[in-house]
Amino acid sequence: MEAPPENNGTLYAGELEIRLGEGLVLATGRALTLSVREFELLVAMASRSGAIVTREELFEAVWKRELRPGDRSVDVYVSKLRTKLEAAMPDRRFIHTHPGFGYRFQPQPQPQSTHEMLSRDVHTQAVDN
Amino acid sequence: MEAPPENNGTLYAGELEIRLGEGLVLATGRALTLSVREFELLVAMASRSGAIVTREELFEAVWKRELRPGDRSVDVYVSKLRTKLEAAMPDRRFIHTHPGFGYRFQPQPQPQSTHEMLSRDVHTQAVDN
DNA sequence: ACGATTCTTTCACGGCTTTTTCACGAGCGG
DNA sequence: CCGCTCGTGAAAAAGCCGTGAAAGAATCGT
Repeated sequence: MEAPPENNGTLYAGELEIRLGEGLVLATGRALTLSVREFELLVAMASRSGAIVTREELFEAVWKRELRPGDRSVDVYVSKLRTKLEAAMPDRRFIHTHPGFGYRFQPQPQPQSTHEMLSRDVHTQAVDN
Repeated sequence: MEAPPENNGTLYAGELEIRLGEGLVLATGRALTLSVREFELLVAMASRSGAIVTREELFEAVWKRELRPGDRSVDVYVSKLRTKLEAAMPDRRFIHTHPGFGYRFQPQPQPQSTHEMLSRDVHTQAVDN
């Protein structure tokens, strides 16, 4: 209805290049090895960049069925994805957790600044962009 | 013809952008991380912007049950909300206290110079706008 | 077809956050 | 001074998440 890019096309997010057609992800030029689930989860998140997306929505986008209560699949794969993204780009943060709501994908503009106050960042708790 | 029920939409209040559907709040473009209660309290107040709202009404809007006498939950969360809003937008004031009545949400027109108008303003006692 | 390897699913244990509740103290008015 | 309203730190209770690991499925190379 509005977005054709699903079989070929490329998403860019920060230093990430996501080639939809071939399941290829380049981080700073280097190819990442993602599994099918990891790749599709990344696509689901990256294509909604900036928005908080619920686990239900992510699960349905990737697994194509309804999320059953208690199912932690999304969390597990978010964890796997983070591990690989961080391994490839150590100081970047892409996936932010919004406790009680879901996850938000957003490549941060700059690695760090000494902002403070409500900012703890255990693993990438969302605070600012 | 165009409007889904009520889960979607965006509230604007001063420099605040409140995306109802996704629990996301942007302050001057940057995403805030609010807890579920904080977010819903903000929505309850912002959607009644300009009006004085009683604790009873706020409590029922957010907690969905009746406020028991002596329950300070609303006060506690107003405090938390203020802290985060101020951290994000230092010279803005959104939540005004009307002793004996309740709270009023209203983004002030202009920040103006630094503090030290002439009225005691412990934290935002309602005086004028 | 078969064994090896990788991917998916599921479970469970902390650890961290959020929510709730309590309490003390400041400001105001009588 | 007394009583009431509020702001807010902090402790307790409840809930949410990150993640290692085990067990099943699917895939790959030969």
